[in-house]
Amino acid sequence: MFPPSARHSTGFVVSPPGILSQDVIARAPAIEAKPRVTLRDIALDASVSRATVSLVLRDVPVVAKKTREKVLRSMSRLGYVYHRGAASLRTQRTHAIGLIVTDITNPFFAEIIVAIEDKLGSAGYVILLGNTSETVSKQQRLFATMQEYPTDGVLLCPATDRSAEFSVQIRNSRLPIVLFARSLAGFESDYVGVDNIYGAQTAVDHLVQLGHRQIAFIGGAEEASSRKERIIGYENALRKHHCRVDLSWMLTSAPNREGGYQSMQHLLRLPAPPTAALCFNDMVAIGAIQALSAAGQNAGLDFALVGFNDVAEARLCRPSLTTVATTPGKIGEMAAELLVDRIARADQPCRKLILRPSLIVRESCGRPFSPCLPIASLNK
Amino acid sequence: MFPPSARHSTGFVVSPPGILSQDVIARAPAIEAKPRVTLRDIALDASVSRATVSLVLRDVPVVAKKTREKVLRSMSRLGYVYHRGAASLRTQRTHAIGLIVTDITNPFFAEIIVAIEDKLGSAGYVILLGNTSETVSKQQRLFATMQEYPTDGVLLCPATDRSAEFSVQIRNSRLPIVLFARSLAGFESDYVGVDNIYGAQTAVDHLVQLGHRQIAFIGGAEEASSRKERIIGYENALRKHHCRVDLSWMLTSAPNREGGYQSMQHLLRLPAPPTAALCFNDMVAIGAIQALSAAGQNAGLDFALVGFNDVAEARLCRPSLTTVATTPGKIGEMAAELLVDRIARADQPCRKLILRPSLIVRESCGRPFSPCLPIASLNK
DNA sequence: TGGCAGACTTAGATCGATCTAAGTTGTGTT
DNA sequence: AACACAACTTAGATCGATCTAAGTCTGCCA
Repeated sequence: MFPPSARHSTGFVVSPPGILSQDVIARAPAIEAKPRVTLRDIALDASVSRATVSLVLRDVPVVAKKTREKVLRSMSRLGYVYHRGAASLRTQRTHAIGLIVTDITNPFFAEIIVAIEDKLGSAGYVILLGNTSETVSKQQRLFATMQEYPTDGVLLCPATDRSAEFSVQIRNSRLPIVLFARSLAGFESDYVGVDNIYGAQTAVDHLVQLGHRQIAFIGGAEEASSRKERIIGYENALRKHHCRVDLSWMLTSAPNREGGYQSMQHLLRLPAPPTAALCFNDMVAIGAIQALSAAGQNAGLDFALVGFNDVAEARLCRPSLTTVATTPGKIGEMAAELLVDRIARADQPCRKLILRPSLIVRESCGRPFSPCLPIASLNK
Repeated sequence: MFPPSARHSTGFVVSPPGILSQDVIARAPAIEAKPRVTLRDIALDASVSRATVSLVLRDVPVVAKKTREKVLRSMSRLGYVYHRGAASLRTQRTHAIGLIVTDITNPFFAEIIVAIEDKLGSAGYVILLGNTSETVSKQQRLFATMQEYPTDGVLLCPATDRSAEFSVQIRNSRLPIVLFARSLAGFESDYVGVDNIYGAQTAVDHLVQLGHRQIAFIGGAEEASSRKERIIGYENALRKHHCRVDLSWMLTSAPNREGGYQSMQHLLRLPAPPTAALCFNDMVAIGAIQALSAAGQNAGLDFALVGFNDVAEARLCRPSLTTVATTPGKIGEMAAELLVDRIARADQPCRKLILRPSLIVRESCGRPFSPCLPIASLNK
C-alpha cells in the first residue's frame, strides 16, 4: 500500500486542519434577467433585415459601407453578443473539440493539454475536457457526451488498447478522431505517438552498460498500447544482451506514483529481487523512489531506475530521474494539427506520426550528478 | 535566468533527439457522410409525431407504454443520437460550464480541475476549459468565448485582482460566475478560497520559532489577490515578532518553478541575504530549492523554505517541502457546488467560503526528516 | 425611354430540438 | 344518448443564427 494518508504522510500537521468558515453576503447580485439581444433586435434598431445584420457579422463584403457602420453602431449600442450555439445549429459546425485524457494530474498530460489548448484556441476552437481516470466506462460516457454535444472532432488518449464495444461506438459516431500517446487496436485513424519500442530499448541498453543484468519493468496498465510497446522494446533489449526475461519482473499497476510505490514494494519482497527497473512513466518511477526510500534503500545507489516522458518533476526529484524524453508538448501540438486537417478534409488518408524519444541521463541509475558539465562533451 | 534549455538542463542526451517519423496510410477512412438521424426520422419510422418522440426522449410520463416502446425501438434501430445543441437553443440551457484557470501545469490547478470535472460531470455538465497563462488579455478572450458559446456559468480563477475592463465585461455578461482561489476587487460573486492571511502567519510563526529573523517572501504575481493576502499575513507575523519588514525582500515573479528560481537567485545576490523565505506556492519553492542547489547551498540546511498548497510534489522533492496545505480538491468541489446552486437560483445571496489551511512540517526548514513518526504524537 | 448590369438588400426556409395549447380517444356516469 | 373526464397525442410556434433565391435600386448606354 501507499503510505497512509496519501496527502500528509511524510509530514506532521501543526495547525488544526481544514476548518471551514462561511460568509453569506446578504446582498444578492442584481437580477435583471434582460432577454438576450438578437439579430432581430439589431435589425429593428438599424432598420435593416436580419439577413443584412448576419452579413455584417460574418464580414461578408457585399454590404455597403454605410449600412455596415449603421449596423455595427446598433450592435455596440445594444450590447450584442454572438450566439455560437444558434449559428452551429445552422452551419453544422460547433467549433468545439473534445479532449479526453486518462489523468489530468499527470504532468505528461497537463503539458499535452496546454499545447492543445494553445493550438486549437488560436484556431478558433474551444475545448471540452474529459478525464477518464483510466476507466473504459467513463471513457464511453465522455465520448457519448461529446458526440451528442456535438463536437467537431475528438482528441483521445484511450484508456485501453482494445475494446470492441468502444471501437464500434467511435466508428459509428463518424466523428473526426485523432488518437494520441496510445493507440486502439482495430481502429484506423490519425495518430500521434512515440516510438516506445525504441525508447525502451535505449533505456535497457543504458542499464546494461552500467552493469545491470536483472532488470524489471514496472507499472502501467496492461491494456495500454504504450505499455505493450515499451514491454516489447524492453524484452528485445534483454534478449539482445542475453539477460534473463522473467514474467514475474513485469508488473502492472496504476500509471501513477501510487502504482510505482506498490510495484517497487512488491519487487523488494521477492526472494531474489532485480537490481534495476525500467518504469512505465516518470510518475511510476517517482513512486518507486519513495518505496525504496521507505525500505531504507536509495535509488541510484542500491537500485537503478529509468522513467519515461521526462516531465518537469523528473529533473527535480531526488535523485533526479534518468528518463526517456517524449516531448509531450510536441505530441499535443501535432495531434491538434492533425485533427484540424481531418476536420477540413474528411476523406484524406490517415496519418500516423511517431516521434522518436531520447534518453536523458541523470542520477537515478547511479551516474554522478553533474549539472554544470557541457552537454556536448558528454554525448557519445 | 532559469538554467539553460529548461527541459534537459540537468542531464545529458544519449540518443539523438526528436527525429520525426511519419507514416501516411493510403487507405482513407470510410466516407459515408450519412445525414444525422433526427426526431423527424424517428417520428416517421414509428408513425407518431415529433412531439411524442420528444416526450419519450425526456422521459415525460404521459406517454403510453406501448407508444414509448415503439419509439424506443425506432430510435435504437435508426441509431439516434441526441443533439444537445439543438435542445439548448430552445431550452436556453447548454449544460456546459466554462472553467478558466491560470496554469494547468501547476498541480494545484490540475487537482482542482479533476475535482470540478468529477463533480460537474456527474451533475450532467460538460466543461469548457481555458488556460490564461496569467494574462488578462487571454482571460478576456476566453471569457468572451464562453459567453458566446454560451455556457450556463463560469468557474474562474482571475489572473489579476483588479481590472476595471474585465469586471465590466463579466458583470455585463450576466452569466453565473463563481471565483475560486483568487478574488477580484469590485466584483461581487460567489467565491471559494483559502484563509491566506492565516496560512502565511502560521508559516512565518513556524520560521520564527526555528530561530529565523530575516524572512523573505518570494514569488507570485503582484496583482494576484492570493499573493496580497499572503503578504498581509506575512507582514503581520513579522511585526508581531518584531522582525524586520523589508520591501526588498518581497519579490514578485511568475508563480512557477522558473519564477522561484529567479527570485532565489536574486535574494542570494543581495549584500545581506535573508535566512528564510515564505514562497508564494510550492512550485516557486521548488524553483527556489533548485536555485539554492545551483549556488552550492542546501535548502533546509543553509536556507529555510516554506511553500504553499501542499501539492503532491511537495512531499516528493528533496528536501521535501514544509508547506501550507490548501486542499485544492476541496476548493474545486465546493466551487462546482456553488455554481450549480447559483445556476439553479440566480437571486440567492452570494456565498463566500474560506477554507482554513494548515501547516505541514517536512524537511525544507531544517527539521529532521522522520517519515515513520506517528502523526498524532507530534501535534501540539 | 427602356433595358440591363452591378451593387446591395431581404423574405422565408432551415438547422433539430422543446413547449404550448389544442386535439382525439375511450371510459364511466347519469 | 349526452356529458365529463382522464389519458394520450399532436400541429405549429419557437429558440437565434445562416443561406438561398429572389428582390430593389441606381446608373449607364443605346
